[in-house]
Amino acid sequence: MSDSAKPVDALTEAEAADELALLAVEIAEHDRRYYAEDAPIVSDAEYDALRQRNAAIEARFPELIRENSPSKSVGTAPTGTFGPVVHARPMLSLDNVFSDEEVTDFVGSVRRFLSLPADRELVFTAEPKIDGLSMSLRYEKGRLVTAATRGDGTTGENVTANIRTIKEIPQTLSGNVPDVVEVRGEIYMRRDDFLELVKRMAGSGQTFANPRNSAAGSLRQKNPEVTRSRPLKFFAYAWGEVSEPLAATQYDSVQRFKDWGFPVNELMVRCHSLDEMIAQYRKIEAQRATLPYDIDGVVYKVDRLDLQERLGFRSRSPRWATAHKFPAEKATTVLKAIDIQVGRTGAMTPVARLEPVTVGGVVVVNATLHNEDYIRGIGNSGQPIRDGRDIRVGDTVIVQRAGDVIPQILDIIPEKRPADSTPYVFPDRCPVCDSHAVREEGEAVRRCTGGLICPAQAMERIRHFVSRNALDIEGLGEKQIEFFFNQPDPSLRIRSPADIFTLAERQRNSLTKLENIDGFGAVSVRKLYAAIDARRRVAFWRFLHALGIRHIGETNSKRLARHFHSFDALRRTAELAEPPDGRGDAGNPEWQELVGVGGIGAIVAEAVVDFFDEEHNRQAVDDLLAAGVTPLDEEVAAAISSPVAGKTVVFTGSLERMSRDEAKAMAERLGAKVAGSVSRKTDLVVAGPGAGSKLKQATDLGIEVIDEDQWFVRVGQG
DNA sequence: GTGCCTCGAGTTCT
DNA sequence: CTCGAGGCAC
Repeated sequence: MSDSAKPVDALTEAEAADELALLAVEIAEHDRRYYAEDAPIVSDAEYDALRQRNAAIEARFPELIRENSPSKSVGTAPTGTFGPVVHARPMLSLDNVFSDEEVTDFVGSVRRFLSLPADRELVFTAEPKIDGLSMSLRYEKGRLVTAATRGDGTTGENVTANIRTIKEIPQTLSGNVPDVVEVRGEIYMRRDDFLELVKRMAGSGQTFANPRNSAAGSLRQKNPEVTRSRPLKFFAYAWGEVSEPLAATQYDSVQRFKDWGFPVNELMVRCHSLDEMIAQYRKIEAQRATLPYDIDGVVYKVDRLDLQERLGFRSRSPRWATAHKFPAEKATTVLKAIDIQVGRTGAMTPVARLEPVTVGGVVVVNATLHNEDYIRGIGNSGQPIRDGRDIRVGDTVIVQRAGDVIPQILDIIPEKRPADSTPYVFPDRCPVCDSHAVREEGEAVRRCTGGLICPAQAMERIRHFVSRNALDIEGLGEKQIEFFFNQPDPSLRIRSPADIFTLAERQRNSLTKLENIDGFGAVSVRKLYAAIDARRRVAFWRFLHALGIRHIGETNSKRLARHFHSFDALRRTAELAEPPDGRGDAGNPEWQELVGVGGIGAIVAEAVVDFFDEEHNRQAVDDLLAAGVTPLDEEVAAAISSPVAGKTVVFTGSLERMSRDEAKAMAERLGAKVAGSVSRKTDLVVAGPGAGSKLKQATDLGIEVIDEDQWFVRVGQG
């Protein structure tokens, strides 16, 4: 491998061709070691970097893409450890409630939505909420084909090999089973099995905090034999895609899972009234300690599936179900100090430093204190907290993990307050840059006014710029950003987003080489440059999001990108737009266009206009463009990164979800070539019902054949 | 004007 | 995950 990796932009065509040839051989060799010998000699991260480098060079020199290019075997490569699986139906989470009143509200809102009067019966199921990991098991013609974790709800991880080692999960289903069925449920570990595992693994150096974490860790093993040795169990309680309805009700659907051989929870019951639901909750709560597995609440679901369908979904959860959670575990500890963190917008957030304490199996040392008012004990959003008691350094405090994740301070114990304690005074100056910190009328946060003068804000801005939903540059974590930010040598310094993209260029002419500095080797430097180069061409919405304009996060960036198509168009409109003057006019046409974008109102639009009004913002954007960053229209960006880019696709048979023209346009938009007939050059055949000779030819040539639904899944629109 | 619902920006720990 | 706040339908 070449040690002196040049930035991709600096490669000549001949050098690029040479490197592509080398990379093809190198990656093929790693693939062979990984798959055939199960003995890789590079880490996954190093392997990924090679593939990224290959992709970056190919993006710049598409005419050099080799017949044996590694990018043509994307489907088989390990991405991270487990491959991605796009769920045929998203795996949503459940809304949470904590009190009887909220359960009443939930039932009321279901009735209201269905226009169901109070005297008409409405049946719910109630079952314990298992504290484990949700899992989607896809069976086709009765055979287990894929097991996937929830992931972000849309895309999960493929853990099929590990799931196959779990005895409780059937490999094949017998009896009356739909052609396609995705059985969903919870993987968990029993408490007694967990304790035995802890005993068995004592001295192995591995730690097991609780059954849930152990189940998660056991599932993410690279070697399925390790998973096999772990006592994992399963309960089925839901489903994703099904080729035919399972039953008329939730309850009966789960009974079918039982018939097929899945374990189902025996504590699930039907409730015919609100009172019965709450009674069932109390009953399960009372049994909690004696159950062999951990649970964290009770789940209620509307029983009739036709009603579930009418109720439908909100963005992240169904309207027909909710989880009634048990109160979170609490602990007391001492507040040692209150520190102030400064975010990228200047927001000053107080953080509690605590005497270490175990809450819910995890040691907590930090907790957010939200804002000034929270410390002073002023209730916000109508939630009276602590009866007006303030929080002071030295106080003994009650800590819980909200949603069992984020630690928060609920209250203090007044009797234990030291006699000499004084109220906490929230600073009116930034602890980092000493600028004034002001609180806007009606806002809860106090902000540092230092802007980019403030190192904390400048660094946080870069951190946001490279973060996963923005430019997504790997290898620039908090530590690295701080390092580059504080470099005295100009050839090593990163103080603005544009500096990231000029780093390699500045380094080339410098004697202070990054690779000679402790912590950076030649390999990691090469990987960093490759990661940066790979993002010079970036989707417009990511670029927009990365700029950090107020109110412009991921969703609003996508909305604006979809409307304007190019960054130039948005910028031109924003620079010309004039908001209404407040005396009856409605703003000029450019303003009208901005607020006409769905989901963008006056306040968000004004934030965009204000951003481009600022000279230093325009300069920062120009610097980025000058440094070679190119925001791409959505469709062009999709074509570069799509899984079918550069492939030759043939559609055959009758298509049901789209016309042939539509299919062709879609494939081309995603960077694929569409051919009329199958030949050795064909990479993929999409076959509908009635496919004939082309299908046979494809099978003869060993070309991959998928159906229309799989095509949609493949291109991420499943 | 009110009351959803969604979004952005903040947060922890493994 | 939680909070505050913006957008929009009523």
